Amino acid sequence: MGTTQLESVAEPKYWHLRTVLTEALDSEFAVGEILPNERDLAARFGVARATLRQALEQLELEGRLQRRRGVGTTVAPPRVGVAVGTEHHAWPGSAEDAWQPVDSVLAVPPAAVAEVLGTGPDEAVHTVRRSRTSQGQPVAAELLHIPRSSVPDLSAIDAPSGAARARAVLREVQRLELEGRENSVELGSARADDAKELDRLPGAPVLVVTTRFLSGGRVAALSVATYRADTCRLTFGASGGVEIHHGPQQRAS
Amino acid sequence: MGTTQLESVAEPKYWHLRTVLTEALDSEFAVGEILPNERDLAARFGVARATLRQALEQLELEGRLQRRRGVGTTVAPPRVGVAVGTEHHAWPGSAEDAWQPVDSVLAVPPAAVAEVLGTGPDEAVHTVRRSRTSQGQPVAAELLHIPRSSVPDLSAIDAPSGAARARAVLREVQRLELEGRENSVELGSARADDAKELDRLPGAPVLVVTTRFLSGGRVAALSVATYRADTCRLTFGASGGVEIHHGPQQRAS
DNA sequence: GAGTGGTCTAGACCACGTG
DNA sequence: ACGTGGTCTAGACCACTCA
Repeated sequence: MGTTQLESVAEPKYWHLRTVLTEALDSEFAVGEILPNERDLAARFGVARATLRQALEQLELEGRLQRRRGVGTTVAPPRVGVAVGTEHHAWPGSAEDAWQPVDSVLAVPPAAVAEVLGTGPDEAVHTVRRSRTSQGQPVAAELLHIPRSSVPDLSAIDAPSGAARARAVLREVQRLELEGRENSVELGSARADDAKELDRLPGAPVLVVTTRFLSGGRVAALSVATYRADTCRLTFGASGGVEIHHGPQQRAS
Repeated sequence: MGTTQLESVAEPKYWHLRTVLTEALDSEFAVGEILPNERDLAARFGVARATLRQALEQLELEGRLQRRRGVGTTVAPPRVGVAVGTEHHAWPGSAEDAWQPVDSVLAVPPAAVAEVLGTGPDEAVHTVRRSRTSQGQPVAAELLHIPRSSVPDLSAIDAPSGAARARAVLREVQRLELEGRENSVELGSARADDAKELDRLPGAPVLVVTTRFLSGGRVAALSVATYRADTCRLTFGASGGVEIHHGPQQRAS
């Protein structure tokens, strides 16, 4: 024996709580059901509220719970699958699924964006704001950066801003030949403006999808889209030519 | 005046702290540098340690900081780009980049996995464990589930387990014709075993990449890979036929 | 053993949604 | 007005790393 190892080697309370609650959610609760409030739950499990909250936080991160201030904690539905890089094999705005243009302005992008686009550090680019909903809920907010050189014919445009201008910019960009796209996904936290659009608090976890649109051997546009990490599962199309049907979203409980 | 609105409408302290620290990291700290300890930092900013920790947690989530118990908090390097769905346009184990087979056992998978594979609820499948490192650091742990029906000729195998057996299974699966793959990405938290392999604490945020391998009109294998969310940026190949060279990973600071 | 981050407590007050 | 989750405090102790 020597090191007699107890089964749990001092598992943190919040982690054990998470496990217990997960099992309870699987077996005893229906989607949408309201849980007891945090103070009651904490008392029931004999822990401080902060500890209970740590467990709930985990479960919300995993998409099992949804918490809303002033309302309560409810059991979340399974994550919704959101297609990325498939719905528009072409330029943004083409077949026009998913994304809703909000507005467009001419602005100097962050340094990181400018570097990818190859524009000068003080050079303004078209910045199209779009939003995406799924099943009535907002799931993503996007900033689409397009250098002026990508849309040279966009000079005499009537709308100074707003959705009309956004659509005009998207219309112009479609005239370019799209050679390819590159996606990357990373974890981030929602900034204040994104958070508001996604109906979350600042700092909420988001999946940041960065897409480079390639045309003429260079990056003709750059999209930075932030998806709600708690409610979304991003799906990427098959890399082969075969498209597969696999029924509605399901998840074994 | 009526509702005289101050500029910050009561921004939470931890969020403001996060902003201040972000700027400090951008301008005054080098990668790898050690920050003052949490108690000192909290005192310096005039907040409780818990509040300071909330800000640090955010920054760690965003990949800006790295915290290690007993050691300290250091400035993290930029996230490393990790190719997904490109390094093996073929079956796992083919060109053999990235993934290291660890072992393989015959076990009954979780219900959710069984459902996708179309196997019975008590049917055992080959479960290959693999790990992936990048720049000397572990970045991902994978469980590759392969129904016995996908590798029918794998009966008289010598190795009962271990890396040798894992390689044998991967060798067999390559004989199938790969028709396509489907990836999905979602946020999760590391379970105890994954956490240990990734050198993180249980509950650490991870990006869960689920890949369906399609052959013969059905799912011939299912991979569930968990990537460290703090250190990884997942990259997906261009969906067009064009492959683009874009130099080594870079990010504007 | 000294110093670090990780966990936990028992309170308090605030912001928000709903009746 | 009330009940909810969100923020914040000032402590305590634990687990880990390293000299």
